Amino acid sequence: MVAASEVFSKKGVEAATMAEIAATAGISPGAIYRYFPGKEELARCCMEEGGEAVDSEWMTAPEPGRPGMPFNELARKTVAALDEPMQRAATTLYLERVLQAVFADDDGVTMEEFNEQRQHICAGIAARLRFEQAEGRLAAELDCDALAGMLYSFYIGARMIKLVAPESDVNAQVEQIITLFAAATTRKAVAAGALAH
Amino acid sequence: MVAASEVFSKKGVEAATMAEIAATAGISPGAIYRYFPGKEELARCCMEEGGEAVDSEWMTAPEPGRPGMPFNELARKTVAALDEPMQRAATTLYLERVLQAVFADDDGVTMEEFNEQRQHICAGIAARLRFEQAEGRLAAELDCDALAGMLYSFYIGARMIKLVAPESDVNAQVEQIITLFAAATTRKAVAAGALAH
Amino acid sequence: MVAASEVFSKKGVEAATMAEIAATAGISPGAIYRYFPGKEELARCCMEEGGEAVDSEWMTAPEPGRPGMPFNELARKTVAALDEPMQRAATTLYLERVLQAVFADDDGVTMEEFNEQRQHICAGIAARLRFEQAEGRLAAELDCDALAGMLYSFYIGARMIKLVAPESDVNAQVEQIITLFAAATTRKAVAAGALAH
Amino acid sequence: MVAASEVFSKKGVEAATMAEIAATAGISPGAIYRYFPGKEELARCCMEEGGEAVDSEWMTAPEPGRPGMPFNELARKTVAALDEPMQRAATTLYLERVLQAVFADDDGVTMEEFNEQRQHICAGIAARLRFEQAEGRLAAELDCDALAGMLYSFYIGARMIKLVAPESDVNAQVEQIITLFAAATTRKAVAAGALAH
DNA sequence: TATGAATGAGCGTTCATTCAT
DNA sequence: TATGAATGAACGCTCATTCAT
Repeated sequence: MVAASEVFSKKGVEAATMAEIAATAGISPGAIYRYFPGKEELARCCMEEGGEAVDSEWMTAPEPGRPGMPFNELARKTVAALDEPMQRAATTLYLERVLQAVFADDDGVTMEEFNEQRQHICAGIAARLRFEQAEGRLAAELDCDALAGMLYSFYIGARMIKLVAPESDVNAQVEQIITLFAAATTRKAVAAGALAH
Repeated sequence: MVAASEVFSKKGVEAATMAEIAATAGISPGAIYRYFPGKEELARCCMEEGGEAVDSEWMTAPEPGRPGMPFNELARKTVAALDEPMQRAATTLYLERVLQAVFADDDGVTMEEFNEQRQHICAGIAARLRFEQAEGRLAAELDCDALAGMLYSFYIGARMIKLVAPESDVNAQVEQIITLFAAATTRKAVAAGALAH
Repeated sequence: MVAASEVFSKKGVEAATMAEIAATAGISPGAIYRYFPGKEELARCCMEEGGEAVDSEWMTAPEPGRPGMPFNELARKTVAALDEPMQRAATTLYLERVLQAVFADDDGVTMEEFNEQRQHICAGIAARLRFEQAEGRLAAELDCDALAGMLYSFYIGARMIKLVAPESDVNAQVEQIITLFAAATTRKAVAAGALAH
Repeated sequence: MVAASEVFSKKGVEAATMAEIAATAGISPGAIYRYFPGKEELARCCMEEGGEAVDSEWMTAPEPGRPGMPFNELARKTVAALDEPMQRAATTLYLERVLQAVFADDDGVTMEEFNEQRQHICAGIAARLRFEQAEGRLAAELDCDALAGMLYSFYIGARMIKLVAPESDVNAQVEQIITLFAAATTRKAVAAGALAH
C-alpha cells in the first residue's frame, strides 16, 4: 500500500498509527484488515515491495549456457537502484525490522527470516563470483564466499548511509570494487606474461 | 544514566518502560523526571554517550614521520573488535539513533551529527589509503575517497549483519579486501617488471 | 435459522460472528438483516426453538386410570437422555438463555418464561410423586412439592455438570434417589409390620 | 472488588466494560491493572469471593476425633447461604465461566479447573456421607460417591434456579433430602427391631 | 432482492507522566 | 527531595451493521 509506505517512511512503523495510514489511504481503519492481517504484516509487505526485483536477480545463479547479466552490470544496477525515492522507505522499514528482530524474545525466529534472505543472496553473489572466476575475469585465489559476504555488508551499509547522506556517491564506490576485481584478475595475466619471458 | 542505557540496549527504546529503567536504577519512576524532562530526552542522552574508541584512531591521519598503525593492521583490529560482546549494545543503540534521526522533524539537524562523524572517519580512512598509495602499497589509480566510503559502508553493514548473524566471519571478509588491495598493487610492480624486459 | 443455531451452539452467542453465521447459511452477511433486525433478535429466535421432548412427558400428570410411565422409569429415561450428543448444544443454549434473561433489562419479562416452564415441570413431577404416595410407593410424610423442586434442581445441575464432565455418571445418581425413595417407603411397611406384633 | 462484582452481576462479564467498572469504583481504568492482571482474572476473583467459605468446609473431611459440623447442619447452612444477596453475582459469574470454558478452544484446560473443584467438593461430601454411615446415621447400602454427585448437582442446579426464581424454597428441598436420609437409616433399625420379635 | 466491501464506534490494555504525600 | 499509586489518552484490532451496486 502506497499510503502505508508513505506514513511508515515518514513516521516509522512504531510511530505510525493504523488510523493515520487509513486516513492517508482515504479509507477507514477497519478496511485495512480486509487486506492485511495486521500492522506487522502490512509493514512487511511494504518492505518487500522495494528492491525485491534486484534481490531475486542476485539469487538466480548464472550458468555457462545462461550467464544472465554480467556481475559488473548487475552490481552497478543494484547500487544505482539505491537512488530511487522508494528505497528510503524500504531501508527504514528494513532497519526497523532488524531492530525489532534483535529485541524480540522469540528465540531468533524472526531473525531467521533475515538470515535466510541474507544467505540466499550471499550464495547468489558467491555463485556469480565463481562464474567470473571460471571465466577468468576474477582472480582464482579469492574466497568467493567471504567476498560475497563482504559485498553484501557493503550493500547493507550503503543503504544505511544513503538514509543519512543521500548525496553519498555509492556508484563511485562500486566502481572501485570493480576496478579492484579487474586489477586482481589482470595481475595474473600480466604475471603470466612476465613469466613467459 | 547507565541503567537507562542498559535497559535501552536490552529492550530497545520503544520497548523499554520508564518503570523498568527506574527499577534498574534503583529509584522510583517519578525521580527520573527530576533529571530528564522525559523518555525521549533520556534516550537522546544515552545515545550521545556512544563512545568511539576505534573510530578515533581512524580519524587521526598518518604522516610520513608518524605512520601510526598500518592500514591492514588497523582494518583487522577494527573488524576484530566487532566480536566483542559490548558491540551488540553499541550497534543497536547506533541503529536506533539513526532511525530517530531519520524520523526526527528537526530538519536534519540530528542527521548532521551522523554525517560529520561519517565524514571525519571517511576522511581518516582516505588519508590512510593515500598514505598507502604514497608508500607504493596501493594502486595509484584508485580513488581513495570513494574507496574510503566503500570501506565505511562495509563496516556499517558488517556491524548490522553481526547483529543478525553473529557467526558471520567478518575477519575473512576484510582479508579479501586486503588481498584485493595487495593484488591491485603488485600488478603494477609485476607489470613494471614485465615492461622492464 | 438452523445455521445460526449451529454456530451459536458451537461458539456461543458472543463469540459467534454474523459473518460466520452467514457463511454457514450460505448467504451474505447483509442478507441476514432482511429476516432479523440484528444479532440479538436472531439469538433470541434460535433460543426459543429449544424443544423439550422429555420435559413434556413430565408435565402430563398421571391419573389412576392412566398412570403413564412409572416415576422410576421416567426418571431413569430422563437422565439417560443426557448422554445423547445433541444434549450438549441444547444445554449450552439453555444456559445462555438463562444468562440473557438474568442480564436483560426487561424487568423480568424474559425470566417469567423460564419460571412458567419450571413451575409446570415441577407441578408435573409433584403430581407424579403424589401418585406414588397414593400407590404406597413413597412415604406419605414427604413434601411432594419440595421434593419436586429438589429433583428439578438436581436435573438442571446434572445437565450443567455433564457439560463440564461428560463422564459423570448421572444414572448412578438417580439410582440413589430411587433407592432413597424405596427405603423411605418400606420403612413404613416394616414399621407397620413391627407394630402389628 | 465490590464495584466489579456489582457491574459484572448487572451486565455480565462479557458486557461489562473495564471503563464502567472503573467508573463505578471511582478510579481510572488503568488503576484496575495495578491489582488485577486483566478482566478475566478480575472476574475469577469476583467469582471465588462468594461461597468459598462454605466450599472449603465441605472439602475438609471429618474424622472420628474431629467430626466438624454434622452433615445435616452443614447442608442446611450451605443452602441457606444461597439467600445471601452476593450469591446472585457469584452464580452468574460461575455460569458465565462455565459457558466460557465450554466454548473455549483450549482443549479443556479451563474446564479442568471446574472439574478439579467439583471433584474435591464431591470427595468431601462423600467423605462426610461415609462418616455418617460409619456413625450409623445413613443406610450402609447407599453409594456415597454417587450420592455426593447427586447432591452436588442439586446444589448447582439450585443456585441456577435461585437466579431465575429467587423465591424458590431451597431450604424445604434440603429438608426433604435430610428426611430421606433419616428414613433410609431408621428403616434398618426398625427392621432390626421387627426381626427381633 | 442479495451482495460483500466498507464503516467506525468501541473494546481491553499500556505506560509516560503527574502529584499528593 | 523522593515516592509510587493513579491517571487517562492512545493504541491495534473487531465486528455488527450499512448501502452502493
